Amino acid sequence: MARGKIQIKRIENSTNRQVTYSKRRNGLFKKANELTVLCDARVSIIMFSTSGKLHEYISPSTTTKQVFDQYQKTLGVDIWSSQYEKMQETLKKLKEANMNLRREIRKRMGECLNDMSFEDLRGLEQDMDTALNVIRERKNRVIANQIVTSTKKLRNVEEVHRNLLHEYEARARDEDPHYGLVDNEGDYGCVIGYQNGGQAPRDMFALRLQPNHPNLHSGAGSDLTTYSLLD
Amino acid sequence: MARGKIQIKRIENSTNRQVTYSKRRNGLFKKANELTVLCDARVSIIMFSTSGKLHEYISPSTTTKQVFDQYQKTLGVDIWSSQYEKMQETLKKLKEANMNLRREIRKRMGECLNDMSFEDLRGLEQDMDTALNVIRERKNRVIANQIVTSTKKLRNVEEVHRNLLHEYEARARDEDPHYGLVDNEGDYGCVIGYQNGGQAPRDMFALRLQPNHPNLHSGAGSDLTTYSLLD
DNA sequence: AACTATTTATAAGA
DNA sequence: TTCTTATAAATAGTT
Repeated sequence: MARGKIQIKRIENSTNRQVTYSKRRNGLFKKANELTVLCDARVSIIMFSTSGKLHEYISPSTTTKQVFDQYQKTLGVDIWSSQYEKMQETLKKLKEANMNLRREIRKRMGECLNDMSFEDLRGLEQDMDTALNVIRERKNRVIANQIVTSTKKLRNVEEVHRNLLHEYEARARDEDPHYGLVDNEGDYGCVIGYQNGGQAPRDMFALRLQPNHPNLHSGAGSDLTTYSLLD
Repeated sequence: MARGKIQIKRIENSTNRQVTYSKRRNGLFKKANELTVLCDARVSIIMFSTSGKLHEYISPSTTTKQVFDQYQKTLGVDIWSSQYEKMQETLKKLKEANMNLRREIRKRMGECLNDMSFEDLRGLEQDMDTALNVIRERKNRVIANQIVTSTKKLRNVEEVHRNLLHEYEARARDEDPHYGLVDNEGDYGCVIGYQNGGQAPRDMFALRLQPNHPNLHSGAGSDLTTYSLLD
């Protein structure tokens, strides 16, 4: 528009094109800003150069997001609807599935039975009866395995104790034969250290059955196969 | 910019403002288009007038959605991320809740019991035992109410039948006293029309207990209160 | 919407 | 890139 008229067609010289892009971009943004001020309008300009570089003008009073949102709102249809809709659909389905699951659980807890027919109720009853038997069996197996585990541990301790006792007696005999007939009432200062070998197993077993014993507690959460290995 | 310089500030005269908006908008779009052609660029202009009217320019080679998408991509962060993230968060939570609900149900069906402690199993067993009793009770009440309903209906039918019979006998007596002693074995062509008054009730009751009888079926789905009204 | 005096934008050159 | 400047284009005020 100066020093000679130009044709409005692609500028082939790359440098020229770049320069013109820069100059005209400034001009465009200036005009946009004047329009914003003079006419109290909101303008959003987004442009990409050939090389993919982004330049943006947005009226001071607003944001690009606001303009986008209002653009969609004005056009009536969300141009991102396909992406959004999919998500919304999934969300809806999940909520529904969730609700059904909750209702199922409530039924199995004896609530919300009003809308069930006799046949449904009978089916549910049989289902739950079967499940209850499975649970009872499982419960019994778990407690039985706990007892077995405890007994095993106890036997190990007993054996350790007996071995220590024998060793002690053997040594006592070697050092001083007169002490060979000493009975079991002494405190041997052994690691476990209970008072009399005969009573200890049952005492210890009782102790081990206390629910706040750490070993037992962690044992309760493990799988059956773990216990099986002990047998 | 002609016939006198103007200050770049809001045009107070509404008509002038409107005219200027229109003129400059055209100018802006023309410049945008020149830029598009000359520099091989992509330009999107969206503008709203004071009155909220939307005007848009988009380079011929592209679409507004493409520009928006590339805008987001170029900026690296999705400007709708907050909404998107919220949705995604909700989705995740729902999925998790769903999984937990399913596991809960599976436990109540006697599956997936391996990771449960003795205490948990005992709690579940008691829960289910209680629920099972509630369900049994409910089942029994439903069937009891069905029986009551059937009995009521039966009695009504019996009464109608008796009344018809009396009426018939009365009429027979009136018309011809010799027929007054006729017994109940005749077919009276009554609406219900079973053969002998004494046996019919139990037969009918048995018939009514067939699960494919329409009345009974609809009755099974209704609430207890419905039955209560019949007592 | 058309006109036009003037301002503004800008192409080409430095 | 930026500055300069001759000239094209845009447009404010008017008709």
